[in-house]
Amino acid sequence: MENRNENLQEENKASLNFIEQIIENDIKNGKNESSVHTRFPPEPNGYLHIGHAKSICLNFGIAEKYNGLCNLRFDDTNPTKEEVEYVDSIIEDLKWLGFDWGDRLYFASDYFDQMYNFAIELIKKGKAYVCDLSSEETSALRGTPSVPAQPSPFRDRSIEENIDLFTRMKAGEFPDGSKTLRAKISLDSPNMQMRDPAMYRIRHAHHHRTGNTWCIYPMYDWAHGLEDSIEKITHSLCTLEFENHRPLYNWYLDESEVYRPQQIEFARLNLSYTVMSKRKLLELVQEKLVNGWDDPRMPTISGMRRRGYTPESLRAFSDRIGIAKRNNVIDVAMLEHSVREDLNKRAKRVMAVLNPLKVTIKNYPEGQSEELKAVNNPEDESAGTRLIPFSGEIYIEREDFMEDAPKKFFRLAPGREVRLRYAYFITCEQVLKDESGNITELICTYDPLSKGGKSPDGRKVKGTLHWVDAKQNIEAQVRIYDRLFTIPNPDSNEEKGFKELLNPDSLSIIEKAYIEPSVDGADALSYYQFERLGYFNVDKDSKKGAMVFNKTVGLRDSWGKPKNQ
RNA sequence: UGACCCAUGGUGUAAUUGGCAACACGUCUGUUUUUGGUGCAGAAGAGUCCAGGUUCGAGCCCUGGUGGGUCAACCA
Repeated sequence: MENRNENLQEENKASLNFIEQIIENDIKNGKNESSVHTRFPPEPNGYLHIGHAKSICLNFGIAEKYNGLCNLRFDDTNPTKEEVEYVDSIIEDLKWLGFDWGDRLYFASDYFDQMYNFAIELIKKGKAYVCDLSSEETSALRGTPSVPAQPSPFRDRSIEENIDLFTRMKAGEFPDGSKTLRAKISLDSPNMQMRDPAMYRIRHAHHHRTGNTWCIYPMYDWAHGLEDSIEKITHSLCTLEFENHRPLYNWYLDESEVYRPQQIEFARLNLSYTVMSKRKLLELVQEKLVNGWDDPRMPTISGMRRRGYTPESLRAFSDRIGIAKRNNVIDVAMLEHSVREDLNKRAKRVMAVLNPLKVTIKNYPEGQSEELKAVNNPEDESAGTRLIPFSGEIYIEREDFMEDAPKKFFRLAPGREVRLRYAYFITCEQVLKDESGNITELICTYDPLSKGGKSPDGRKVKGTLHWVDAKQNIEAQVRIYDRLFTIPNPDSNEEKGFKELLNPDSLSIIEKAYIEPSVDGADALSYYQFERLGYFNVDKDSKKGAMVFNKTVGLRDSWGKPKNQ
């Protein structure tokens, strides 16, 4: 025990976020017998997104750091919005992220009986009543923060009548919306959450786990605290919008006379150039503004996975952004940095030409070809080498040639010499054009002595270009993604709704890119660096002979976009 | 309008019982380089929303403003 605490102090000397400070203090004071037990409680009504990843890393991370446990618990209290598809996707995403909840997979719906019994107890204490008001009527009587509520005409029903009515609600005697069970707390609390909130509503709906056994379903506030209590959660971490609910969370648990975990709120993640609410993401999916939940432009875990993000990079990102209570918008550049950092160490390098320009090397022996050795990953010697086919006809990137090139343009131009990576030095001798003046082909010469990219006489070239052999290559589809929205904060724009701010150029498809043959048949999700272009991964639509790649993120580029210079 | 919460370089997060603000991303420089990538070295950029107060000393404590967020679903 003492050892553990000392170790903690050692490794955390740097700094603790405010939640860790609270927890370390609790451990020191022996609260909950100095144990830590957290939970990640998603509602299965949509796919997980990068904001959830922050919460997941927090909850599982805290548990791991303090030698505790973290449960996975589905908060499935609303059958009209929840589906097994979402349960499955959430589990898949969590596993992919690399988290483990052992055998502690729970569902709020497993506690429905216990919740019901606690509700009966509350009624018996005179702390809850059945109300016949419609939601509109209830709302009309609720008042405002400065105006007290009008009491419901049913507020003072007898305990016997309440029990009878609630029992019959459960038995299915009443139609949807006709009655609720309400907590009897306050009519004039300045905290609106405390003005006799609903505990149960009637929904004759099929639940994905309990089927038709229930027709009354608990509200979040009533259910969530009990779930935490039943599971003996020590620290119940949630986002800021639940701050006003904490008194209610405490009230329910205290009135039920059960163990009360500590709710702590932190700020949710916002990312620039995207939206982070399940409702908005659902709209994008349903209105087919994107191609499903796992569209690589989506900030969903599944979208980012398909895009080529690694679990490690997402976890590193979560660590980097920190935990606090202040509203934030994280620069998407931070996320991009996290993937580049990870992929730089791991991605196999490969050459691909996305926007091809034919180059004919006129002094290369006609009809001949050869294989040249290339390094798979300069950051990782163990990745080895491979052979790439080369001949007198190749493609280079159109952007790598400029007819009237400025001095700082370190690439190919008439009369200039560059290196073809792992191949030879070539010099541009002639530019071929069609009738309308478009460049169609370059005629170059090569220096046979520069094989492998080294010049025997020690002469230097400024530029090194990637290339692909014109005959021995594969043709692949490459999908290029840009930010989904045109402004940094589409969530809170006053003039336009978020859907009006979608970037029309967020997806562009290159039908025929040329790539060196080694990538043919690679598994879905395999990640590569296309040299000098960026990181790309194999899409699930990919097949041997018909490969499809997604651009994860470009390389940092201090030259910028040459076409704009 | 009432309650609750928040306020530190462009962005995000630190500053351990109050001791002249640190780290990451971004930006810029130089250097290395067969990726205008990576690595390495370095720089600029805030005096901590404002006004008072306590103190030898305040980003940290107190008071009052200002600005922002959340809540007034039978959603979570």
